[in-house]
Amino acid sequence: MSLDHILLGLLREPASGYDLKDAFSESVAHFWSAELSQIYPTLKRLEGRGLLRSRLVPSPRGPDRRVYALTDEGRAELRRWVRSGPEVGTERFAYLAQLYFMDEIEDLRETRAFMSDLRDHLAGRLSALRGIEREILAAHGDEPERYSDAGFHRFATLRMGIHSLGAKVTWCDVTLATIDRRLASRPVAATLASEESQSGSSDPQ
Amino acid sequence: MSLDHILLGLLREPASGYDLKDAFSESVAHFWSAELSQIYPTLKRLEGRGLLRSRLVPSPRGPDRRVYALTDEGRAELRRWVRSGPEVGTERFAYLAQLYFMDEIEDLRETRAFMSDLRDHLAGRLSALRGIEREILAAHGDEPERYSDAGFHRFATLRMGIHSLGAKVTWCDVTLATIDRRLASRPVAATLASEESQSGSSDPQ
DNA sequence: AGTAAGTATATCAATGCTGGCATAGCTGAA
DNA sequence: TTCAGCTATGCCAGCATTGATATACTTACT
Repeated sequence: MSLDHILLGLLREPASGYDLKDAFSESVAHFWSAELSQIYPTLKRLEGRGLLRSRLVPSPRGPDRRVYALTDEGRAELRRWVRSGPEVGTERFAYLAQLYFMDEIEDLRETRAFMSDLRDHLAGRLSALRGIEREILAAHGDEPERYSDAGFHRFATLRMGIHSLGAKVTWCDVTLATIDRRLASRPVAATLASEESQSGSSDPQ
Repeated sequence: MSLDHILLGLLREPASGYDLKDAFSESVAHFWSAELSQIYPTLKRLEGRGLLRSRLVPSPRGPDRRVYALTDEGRAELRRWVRSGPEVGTERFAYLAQLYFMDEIEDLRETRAFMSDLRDHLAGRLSALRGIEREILAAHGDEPERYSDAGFHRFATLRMGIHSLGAKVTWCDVTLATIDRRLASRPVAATLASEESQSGSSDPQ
């Protein structure tokens, strides 16, 4: 039910569904995302439960906007949620599943290419977050203990992304180095025979 | 569609739905999870698509087991998937959303308690993974470049969990330290007046 | 004999989420 | 003028995921 609560949080400032889509990209993108086709029905449901209230507002460009605002019940529910203790669901990494089963492909150079792609992708995301961090530090100083409450909480979530992505990039590098050592010890495309002679002695399964 | 492919991967050894539930806990739990009520219909669908084949096998204890095995098409699909490049979906962290909106609660001591809970939880998961790592190192040596292909790939995914969780625990510690400095500079329950006098000058929003 | 616990498959309702599609107005460039 | 692109809401099919529930057989303890 997290999307419900994220919408309640974002709606501390009144906004339309369309606005909220943009709010996702700008503020919470590094820990949540949602499509318009999910946002609209969720807003409707939250209004049905009395947590939001909406009104139609004529738009300067385009059709009327349905602008949602938090009700007292909505604010109470948001406060209840943030106080209910950390929600730690199962993390899901499809790319780890791919890597896990990649022993199916006999050629380790494919694993290498995979890890290299992954490294590039993660490093790109990391440098985007670091860019946002630089902007915040430039605008508000490098002492987050002095930020406003909202600023401090936002900065903290950003730092989690940076820590986590940094560790993943490091992991890619370590793994790539290990792969290169493996490749060096069986230089060319290994024959089936040499594969089997190596796997007998040290199989961690 | 990742669950489809994870089941294909696990079914390189024939197994029943019930077996697969256990296989999840034992091998891929740190990057994916699934309930029986999701596994059964997915297996049926994969059989319908010709990627799996099943047969009923009498069980020594309990009712008959429907044991699934990979078909040639299933194996081809698995290989296609692992080669299709890293699938990097949006990561979702409900607890970061809670933290992001926790400025709604005026008392930073609640944020502190939240982060402390989170730290405990993550540290627990980390030490579980480190335990598995120790077992592997003890059984197969500390040179993963010498492991079998399957062992190497499995070890790599485990290491990613350890890197990532380690970074998150560090982030919790850094954030807790920053919170303590914030609390030290406004020692007791801050009045509304002092809250407002601090937030005007350095609001990163 | 009864009952708890484990093995095993299966269905249902409810919600989550994506991608495609429809509708419709407005703006600016070719 | 036409067409692309943006603003804006909304529906739908289909799959993902969870939690609850039903059925039924076996073993082991009471």
